[in-house]
Amino acid sequence: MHDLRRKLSDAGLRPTRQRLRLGWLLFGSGDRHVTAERLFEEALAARTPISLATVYNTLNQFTSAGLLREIAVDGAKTYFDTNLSEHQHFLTEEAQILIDLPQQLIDMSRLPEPPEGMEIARIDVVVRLRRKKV
Amino acid sequence: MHDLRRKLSDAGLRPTRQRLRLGWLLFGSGDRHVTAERLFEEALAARTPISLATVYNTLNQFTSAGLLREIAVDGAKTYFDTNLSEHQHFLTEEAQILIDLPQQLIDMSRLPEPPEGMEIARIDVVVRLRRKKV
DNA sequence: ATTTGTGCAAATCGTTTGCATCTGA
DNA sequence: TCAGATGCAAACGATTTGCACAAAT
Repeated sequence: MHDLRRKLSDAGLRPTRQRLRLGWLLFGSGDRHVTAERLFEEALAARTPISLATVYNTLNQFTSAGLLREIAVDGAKTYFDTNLSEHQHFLTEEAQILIDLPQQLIDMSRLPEPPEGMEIARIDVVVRLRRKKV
Repeated sequence: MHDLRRKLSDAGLRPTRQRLRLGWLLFGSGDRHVTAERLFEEALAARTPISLATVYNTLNQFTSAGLLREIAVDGAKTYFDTNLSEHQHFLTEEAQILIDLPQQLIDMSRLPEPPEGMEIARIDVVVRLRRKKV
C-alpha cells in the first residue's frame, strides 16, 4: 500500500486517487499485460471514477517513469507490461493475449554490428501463435 | 515485365494499371520496405494516377496473396517488405527506417514449447537502434 | 455482360490534446 | 495558494469502407 505511494512519489508523480487505483490494479497482482482500454474497464468495474484519457495519460507517465514497459506488437493497440525485466512474448493472434516467454530466445553472442554511429536500444521479439489445425 | 502480369494473375489478381504500377515499384528493384504513404508518393511522383485507398487495398491484397510480408513494428505505421524470406530488421528510431539484418538472431534450437493446441505462426524480431551518444 | 477494381469521401479506431475545472501538497 | 491532475469533447493520423463509376475478362 505505502509502497505504491512511495513508488509514485519517487517517480515524481503525485499519488492521486486515480493513479493509486491504477497502480493498485497494475502492480497489485504479479506481472500483467494490459491495454489502456482493458485497464479502463477494470477501473470502472472496481468503481473507480476515471476517464479513458486519464488512463492513457497515466500509462504513459508510468512508462516514462520506468514503472511500465511498452510492448511492441504490431497492429493498432499498445500493450503495457509490468514486468520490467528483459524478456519476450508469445502473442495469440485472435485473442490478442500476451504471455511471457519462459526463456531468452535471442542468441546474444550473434548480435549484429549496428551501423556506424548507432547502438542497439532494445530488441523486441514476438512469437506469434496460431491455433493448431487438426 | 511479363513476370509481373504473370505474378498477379497467378495470385488471382487482375493486372490492372495501378496494380502493375505498384508492383513495378515494389518488385522492380530488389528488396524494399515501404509504408502505404511512401508508396503512394512514389506512385504520384511516377505520374501514376492512383488514390491512397487503392494503395492500401493493393498492399493488403498483395500481402494476402503472399507477394508481400507485413512487418510488425509497433507504433502507428505499417511496413511491407518485399523480402519474403525469414529474416529480421534493424529499426532506426527517429528516421523510422528499416534495414534487413544480416543474419538470423533467433536460436532456433531453444524455441519454446507453445501452449497446448497452439503452434508458432511467425517470430518477429526488431532490433531498435538509437543514435550513439558521444 | 458480368465481375472486379478504383476513387472519393465519410467512417472507424486507438490515442492525444486543449481547456476549464478540481485537488493535493 | 497554486502547480499539477482530471474529464470531457474535439482533434488526429493511419487505415478501412460504402458506394457510384470505370475497366478487365
